Amino acid sequence: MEGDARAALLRSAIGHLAEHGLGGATLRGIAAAIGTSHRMLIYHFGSRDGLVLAIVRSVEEEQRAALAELAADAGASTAELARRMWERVADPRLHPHERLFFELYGRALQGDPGAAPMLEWVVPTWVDQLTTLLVQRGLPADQARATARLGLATVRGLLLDLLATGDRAAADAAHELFIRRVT
Amino acid sequence: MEGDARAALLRSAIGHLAEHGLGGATLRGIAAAIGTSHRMLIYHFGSRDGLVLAIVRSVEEEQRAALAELAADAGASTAELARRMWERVADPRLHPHERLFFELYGRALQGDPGAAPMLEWVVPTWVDQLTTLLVQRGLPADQARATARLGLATVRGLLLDLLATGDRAAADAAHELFIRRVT
DNA sequence: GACGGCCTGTACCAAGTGGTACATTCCTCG
DNA sequence: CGAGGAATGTACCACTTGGTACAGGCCGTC
Repeated sequence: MEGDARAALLRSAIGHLAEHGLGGATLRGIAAAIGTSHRMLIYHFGSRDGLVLAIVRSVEEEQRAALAELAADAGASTAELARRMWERVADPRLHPHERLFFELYGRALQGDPGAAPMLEWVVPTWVDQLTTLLVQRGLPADQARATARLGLATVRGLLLDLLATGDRAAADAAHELFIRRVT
Repeated sequence: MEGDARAALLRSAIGHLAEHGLGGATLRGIAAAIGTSHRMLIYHFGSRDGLVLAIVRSVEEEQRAALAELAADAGASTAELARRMWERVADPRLHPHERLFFELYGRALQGDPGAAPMLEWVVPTWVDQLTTLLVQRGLPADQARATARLGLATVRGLLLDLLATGDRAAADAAHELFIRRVT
């Protein structure tokens, strides 16, 4: 296999950075934490930005997989779909990854060379896919698109809330209100 | 006046960091960009984290002011209120500040010592204030709270979308949909 | 066994980094 | 004027950073 060691390294690095933040992390710090040397990170990822880029790519793949899984629920109603999406995303086990996601998002918005590429897919991938799902459920195309965009924004906004406050009940209530009003 | 030079320095620093990102910024880099020496930043803010903390505090004040201004529109309907809030926030002139806000938010979620304190106010300040406004407009307390939370999340989520895509029309449409369905 | 990819450890480097010590200027108040 | 504190400049420091050079180790193929 080709990128075997590399893939394992990447997974470990993401695991560590999800818990400790990419912020002030140094190659040496990361390497020590995951049991390798900073030399290896440079070897496999070329540079620090290369590592960040690899992480961003991995996050993208993860999201694409989640999206595909969502699409597989062909029989579910719109409300069920929304509820399932929220439940998945509100799961505390995913919080570290999500924190990392938002940290990357923030850096991407500021032009960080490693993170910036994600701006091209963070929104459209989801909006396109959700739009398709909504059209399948009978919504006219333009309304489906606006609804998809609104739903994505809501989930992300509420997740931001949840990650900051930890108040799951409140976030759930707000999301339930969204489902009742919008779907 | 006491913190006169300090306040001016802080304003300049925020202006610069909003455009260039706090990410890889160094004290020397910031200082050079705003026409001072890194020595001065240390003098006035104690340390790099002290500077970040001062920025976070300043962002908090800004948001409190915006919130107060919103509350001043006592006569407006809920829909008008929501529309006004979105229009203010979607103004491109605020985008640099907002990018900085989200970068700080992301770092705060990861435990950055300078940014972390903002987690205590990013959500509750707004939710409390918006809840009050909604109660004034006749909503029962618990429903007002959920609606406030949902509205805040929506605005932030859509802003995240807008900052990433730049697609103002799409974001506007989604927000308009929100207003029709939720208010 | 010799070769040739991959992978990895050691040692090193120049270029910064945040932070400090000390001297100096500036401004205000008596 | 003169004293004294706030503000600023210069020079420095120890340390860390990302990145590189080089020498090997491992391991399957001929």
